[in-house]
Amino acid sequence: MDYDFSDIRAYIQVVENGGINAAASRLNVSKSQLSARVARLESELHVKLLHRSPRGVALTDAGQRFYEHMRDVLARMQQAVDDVSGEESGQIVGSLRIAAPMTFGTAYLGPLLYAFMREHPALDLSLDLDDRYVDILSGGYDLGVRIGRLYDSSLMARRIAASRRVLVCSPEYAQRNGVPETIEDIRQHDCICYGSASVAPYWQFVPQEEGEAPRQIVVRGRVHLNNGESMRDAAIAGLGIAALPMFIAAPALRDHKLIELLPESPLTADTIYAVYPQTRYVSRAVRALIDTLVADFEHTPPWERDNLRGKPNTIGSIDVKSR
Amino acid sequence: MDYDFSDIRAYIQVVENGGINAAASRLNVSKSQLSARVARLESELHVKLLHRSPRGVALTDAGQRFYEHMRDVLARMQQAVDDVSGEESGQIVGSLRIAAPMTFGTAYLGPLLYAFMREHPALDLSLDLDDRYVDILSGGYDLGVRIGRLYDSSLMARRIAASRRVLVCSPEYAQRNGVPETIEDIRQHDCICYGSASVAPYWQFVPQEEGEAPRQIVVRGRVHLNNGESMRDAAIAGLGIAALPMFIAAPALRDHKLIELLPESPLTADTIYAVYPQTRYVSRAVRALIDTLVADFEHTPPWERDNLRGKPNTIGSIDVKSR
DNA sequence: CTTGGGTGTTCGGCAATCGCAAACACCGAG
DNA sequence: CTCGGTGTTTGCGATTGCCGAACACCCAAG
Repeated sequence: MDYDFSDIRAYIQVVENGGINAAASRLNVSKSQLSARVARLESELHVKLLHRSPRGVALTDAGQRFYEHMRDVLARMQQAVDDVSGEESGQIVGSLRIAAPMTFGTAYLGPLLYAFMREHPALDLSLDLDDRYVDILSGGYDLGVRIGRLYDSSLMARRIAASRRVLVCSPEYAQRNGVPETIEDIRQHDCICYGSASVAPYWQFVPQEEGEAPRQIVVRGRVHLNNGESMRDAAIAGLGIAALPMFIAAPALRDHKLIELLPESPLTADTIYAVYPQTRYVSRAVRALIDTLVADFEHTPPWERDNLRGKPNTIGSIDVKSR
Repeated sequence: MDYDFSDIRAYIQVVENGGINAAASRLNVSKSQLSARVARLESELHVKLLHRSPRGVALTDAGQRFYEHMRDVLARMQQAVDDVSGEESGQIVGSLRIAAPMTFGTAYLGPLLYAFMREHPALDLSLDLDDRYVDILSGGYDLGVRIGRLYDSSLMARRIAASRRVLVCSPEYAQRNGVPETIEDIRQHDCICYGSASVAPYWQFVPQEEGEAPRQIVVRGRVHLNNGESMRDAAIAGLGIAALPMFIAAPALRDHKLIELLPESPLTADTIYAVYPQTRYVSRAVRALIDTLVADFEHTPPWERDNLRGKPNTIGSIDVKSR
């Protein structure tokens, strides 16, 4: 286990620069040194790592694997250093790769992240927004945001907020078609559904009494979309009633482009989670960011903070029952 | 990122030997060297790792974490070296930590492992036998054996064998109480059940016709045990009918201490899996061992081989030559 | 067929670095 | 107060690492 780590670093540089000469000039060291280092490393490992030819070097199979292994080790080492350094000053150093759904990411996670980064100037951050399912582990992410159910037991999860969902339609639609007075009335309406048309769409409401099973109704979907913002736009366009997460619907509600229906019969809420790989050591950056997320979102998330709750849902001449 | 790795190794040695002096004498280097190395490391990390006093050294908080991180890194590095070295000669070097259930482990896994180790002399191995659920990930295992259902989605799994189960009782019991002619008849008998008495025990048989649901019967349990070998012994003692994995029942069947009942109505079979953590690189040792397991067990596992239905509890010898 | 420019490898000599041992500073137990 | 145990500092010696030039090699272009 007593390999000269400089040899390993030299090898990595040779690989990444595609040759001994290139690496030597880039690092301002002599090529003889690099040549010797790689040779020594090979003799210690009893494996040829590079095929040498006058045309350059090519990785052997073992060389390729060893290189990738060592990239891993180096990254792991960097984590260790990050974790430990800046300990005294309390500042957080390192890097953070985050995956989150589009809408939530742009609207709410982003702003919070930028504030977080201002607080921690030595922290690098990369945010990947994608509505598809992303594999946190194999994607090499440090943190992910999941809305709804958790499928992946191999991740740690922390609840960061409830995502209340609301029934909405456009004022124009309400004027034209009337509004449902009861849950059952919804069956008479066109609904904007999430997902493909092949699965029967149903909406689920919180039970009237504590302990009862949630009430479900199967709705008739004219439009099926797999994107929350598209659903919101379809609702604004008057295509029907949609069940939208509050964090998507909130701005449109505030601008009276959408109105809330059946507010006394709330839909069951989703939960928003922060998920992260279960490793022996969770970096201080991840811990701190999760804490910030929870602190900001747990009780009253920003999309619930608007002043739209108190306003009468009165649009034009139509009085839509509120309460 | 360009820390002198010797400094880190020195630090680790100091920590593990509990002091600079002790480490120095154990490594046959001067204490001045160690002192300087640790000091330099600290200055590079901008963190105090050790509290020095004339009474010895004590780890700071950061020092503790850094030490543990580096243990991790070193282990990871050793894996890399193991993976790559011995590549040419085809031999496998490294170490392997395995977890498996008691009975399966002693009777069938053990013998195979010892043969495997003879094939790979440069391989270290540790086998933990435990019937309780062991967490492969947090336990730091490289490989585990699971029988029945898989609960942990964070592990990779490979099917290594079917575990046929059989209904058995002692000849004496059969003489005394008669034998069931149909599945329904079982209800008239005393049964030896797995698990606690609080859950209704049921046995499940493969359906008569392809595509049907399995037939289940709830049995009456006089004896409840949570260990396969105890169940076998109880059955031998004539306490009733038991549903046992073939790999437990086989020797007793061969010695006519148990007889098989309703052989034309087989119980649904379990599956035996090899499970291992999903890391970017699965070590060659793990891959090779799984391949060996599959090769030996997949088609006709030893407990289904007539000539081996004797004494699988005698470790070693027999099974080895049958390879 | 020759030659030039690009590989990576080898060699000799210089010197910086590393490492040791001894001396030093410190503190608590006896 | 002294002794025995820490870890730290210092000065000197030489091993080690390093560089640059010369070398060997091969392909491609002329």
